[in-house]
Amino acid sequence: MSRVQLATRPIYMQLRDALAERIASGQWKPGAAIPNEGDLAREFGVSPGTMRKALSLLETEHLITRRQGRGTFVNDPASEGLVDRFCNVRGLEGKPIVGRVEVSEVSEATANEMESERLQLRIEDPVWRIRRVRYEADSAFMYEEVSLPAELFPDLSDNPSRIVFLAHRYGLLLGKAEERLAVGKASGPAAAALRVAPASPVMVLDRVVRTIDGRPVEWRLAQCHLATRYVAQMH
Amino acid sequence: MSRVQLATRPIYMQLRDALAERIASGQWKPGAAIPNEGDLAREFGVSPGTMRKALSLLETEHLITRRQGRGTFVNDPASEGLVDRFCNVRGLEGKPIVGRVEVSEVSEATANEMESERLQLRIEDPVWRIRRVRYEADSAFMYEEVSLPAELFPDLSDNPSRIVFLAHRYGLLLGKAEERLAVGKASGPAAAALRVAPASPVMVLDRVVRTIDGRPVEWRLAQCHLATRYVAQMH
DNA sequence: AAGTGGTCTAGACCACGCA
DNA sequence: GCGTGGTCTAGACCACTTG
Repeated sequence: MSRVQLATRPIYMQLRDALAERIASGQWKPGAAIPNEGDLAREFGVSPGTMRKALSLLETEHLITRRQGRGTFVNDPASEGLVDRFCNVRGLEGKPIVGRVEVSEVSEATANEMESERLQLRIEDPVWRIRRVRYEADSAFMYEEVSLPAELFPDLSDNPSRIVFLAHRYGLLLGKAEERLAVGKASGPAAAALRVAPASPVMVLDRVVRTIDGRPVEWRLAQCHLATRYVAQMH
Repeated sequence: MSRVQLATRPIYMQLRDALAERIASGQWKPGAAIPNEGDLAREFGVSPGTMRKALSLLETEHLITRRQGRGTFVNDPASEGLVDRFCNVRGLEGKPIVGRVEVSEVSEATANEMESERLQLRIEDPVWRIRRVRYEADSAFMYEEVSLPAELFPDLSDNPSRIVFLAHRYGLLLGKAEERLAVGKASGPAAAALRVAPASPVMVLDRVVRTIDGRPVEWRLAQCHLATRYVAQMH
């Protein structure tokens, strides 16, 4: 047929973007089935094999789930297994420890050196800063300082939330995250929030979450008062 | 043509195993080019597309590298970027901190409860136990207790080494690893090796390395005296 | 210019889930 | 039995690398 790839970008990637846009925009709702491969291929005027490759890409990016004999479904970012995708602190059985999350402060500021480096912003670009504390069984175990590029999250202050829900609300599709861990000493605010002596040993978690395009959307610096029954899991 | 998949296992996976065997056995040496897609497809009596899928699988498993216009090459497990694939302790610039590795003890034993669970062995199955210390700039920063299934590593005692090299020597192809981290208190031997006070805060790294088939080949429990310039990186 | 992997096509049949 | 995704085929042309 026609439709040869003349531009540099492969067709299956253009298809991925087009399909991802339908999900991000809400045209295809979480949980719903999308048209089958053949119909999609005809609609976009490509061969089934090319459409299949685009769909496979979307599946590896956790945007859809394909099930033989049933169909292709849009993943719900709020579903079990995807909400806590970036939470590497686990119980000894391997299940994520999330706990109750309490936001203690939200403010708008301009990016400092650390934020501009981690979020790939210019110094002085506007950012949101959020302070949170996580409780497990009424005991604070994690103090978090979160920074978000304000440009991506207009009007955030009325309802800050966890990055997975924010991304969904603002039509951002999350991809991968990197996290670094170290043993450090509790900062003043962290020690106060966690009710431990200042400079107590804590686990420091430094995490950047990115969109599927690789753009940073969240930088989180957490201090964690780990009981031995909690561990951080990496793959 | 003929050659339809009658058995349950897809052809491209059987091809992957066949090609991986050639690498594991040393028939295809690290760094060398392997035949092109078309020739391989003809040799195995499959269509080019199927052979391509098998080769792509091998590439995602880090066994080969494909380069457009050049060819397909067997990865050297000792090459930069693959040796330290499982070392998650990094400097702040993101580069792995390996240090000088010194083996302090090798012994044969039978699996205890922990080992049988982590290595998926029966209690009392034979295991190798290795004690190692890692030095960076003449200062000990990590104490490791390593356990290996003895069945996979006959005659190990004369030359224990890091898992990447052992696997290559014994024809095992490494796949993924999981690692869990926690803040703990230094054990007696660890404190002695690291020259810190007993029960000092250390980072505990609990790692299982597996073959591409998913079989555990190494369990390592490390205690790490982390300077703030070292962190553990997870993805 | 020749050879390689990367992309794309237009079909086929198979295995699975469901009504 | 029907529709779905999973696998497989047998080619085509394109982009890249090297002689």
